Amino acid sequence: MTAGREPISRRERPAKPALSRQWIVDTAVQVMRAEGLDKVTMRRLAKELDTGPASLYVYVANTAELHAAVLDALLGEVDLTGAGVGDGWREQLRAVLASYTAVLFEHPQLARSALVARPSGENYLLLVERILDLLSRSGAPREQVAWGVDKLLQDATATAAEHATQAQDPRAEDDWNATARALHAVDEATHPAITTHMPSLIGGSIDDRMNWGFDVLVNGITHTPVPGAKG
Amino acid sequence: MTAGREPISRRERPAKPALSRQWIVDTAVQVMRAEGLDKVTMRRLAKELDTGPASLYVYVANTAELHAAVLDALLGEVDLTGAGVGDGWREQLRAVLASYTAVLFEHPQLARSALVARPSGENYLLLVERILDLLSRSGAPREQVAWGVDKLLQDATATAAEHATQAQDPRAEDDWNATARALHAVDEATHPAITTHMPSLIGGSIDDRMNWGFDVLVNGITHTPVPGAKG
DNA sequence: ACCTGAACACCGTTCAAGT
DNA sequence: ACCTGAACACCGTTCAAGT
Repeated sequence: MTAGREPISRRERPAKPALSRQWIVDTAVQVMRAEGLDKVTMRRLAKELDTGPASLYVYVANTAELHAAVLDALLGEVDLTGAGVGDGWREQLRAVLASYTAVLFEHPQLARSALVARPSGENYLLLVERILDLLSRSGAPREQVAWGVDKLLQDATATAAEHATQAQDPRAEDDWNATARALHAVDEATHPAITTHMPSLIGGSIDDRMNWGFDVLVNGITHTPVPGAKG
Repeated sequence: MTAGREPISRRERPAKPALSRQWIVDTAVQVMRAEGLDKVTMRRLAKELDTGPASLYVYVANTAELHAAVLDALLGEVDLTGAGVGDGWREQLRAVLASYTAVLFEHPQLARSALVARPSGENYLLLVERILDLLSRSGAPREQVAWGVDKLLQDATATAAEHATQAQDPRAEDDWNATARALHAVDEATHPAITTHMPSLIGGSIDDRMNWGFDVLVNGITHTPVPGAKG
């Protein structure tokens, strides 16, 4: 009530800064880091921003777009340098994709939305640029390199979406086990190929599988001509 | 009210058959075919089955499990024979995976859940068995074949999840366009590799890309040894 | 054992009305 | 132009109580 007190509330908290897309997305990232993507809802964000849900629709088209914006923000954490793994394009490419996967692993639910709602933000473009550059050093034809980038990102994203859920959600763990158990329980007479390949089918560490998957794609990409290519 | 009328109501409609997991899943498939997966909710299904949502939890652990069951039912539609494409394992494998992708294309939202909640039903096992059998005819080492099946299914599923959304949801179309536009709008000075690879980066028909993706994987799988393999 | 009413704790999105 | 209260039409899941 005294005169000298008046500015305090403006300083105590950010004091309801004007709404803006940037502010909404920043808040969304905070909420996601603290409580996961499924708490990043319009209503929850509105509460966080001290307004009603309807207000957010001035800046964000819908929940999916909001999640896409959060994803692009997270992509800023990917290490594009491929630091400390030597000069070879293959090693560097492996490192960049490993960093991308690691970031998605920490935010499982985001990997899912990455598969469906393709990102197109600044950080995504930088990632594509970097992968393109590294892969083109393989000397493969330009078309193969261009299409290959898509496959590499898709593979990394899908792997993250699959395995990341496992790591976090206890129910998903059971899910993998259910598949493994089902494969084990199979009748040799009706499913001979499964029986034959059994130990390998569910074996291998995640790292081994990821590295192998990377090599499979790189080898395939650099040796498989695009249909109708000049040669 | 007359005596002779009494059985009619039992015949007019299925007359509320006893609840069972099978009956719930069948109904879920129907609802999905008619209105899409996001109408397959516990509450909606309960209404359809003329009971309260709580009743369903006796047979189904949660919504995710319900969706997984629907997916396995749909997998029954995949053509495993690879009919009419010759005897080569490669052509047959391509046909089976194309059929798998086609089924998922018709039910976009299901492809998403397939990536996260691994199926383990009867139809899934038959699909794995068939792919395993075909791929092993390549003569590649057993470990590569075993791990390769996973990659082939993952690739097909991810492709379906990505592209299928495009086809149905008008918003997703914009999404692709947004990515395409972003790639076009890029500055040559800051993103030289994107500029260089530009026409190819977003070009190519879905079919060409899918076929190329298949060849990339098969070539990679058959030529890339699993880490620590005997030889 | 199986089933359920009712409740708890949420959602996304729109729209008319205000500033 | 920007913002919002209030409403519409939903969700998943649990639990105590019934048969």
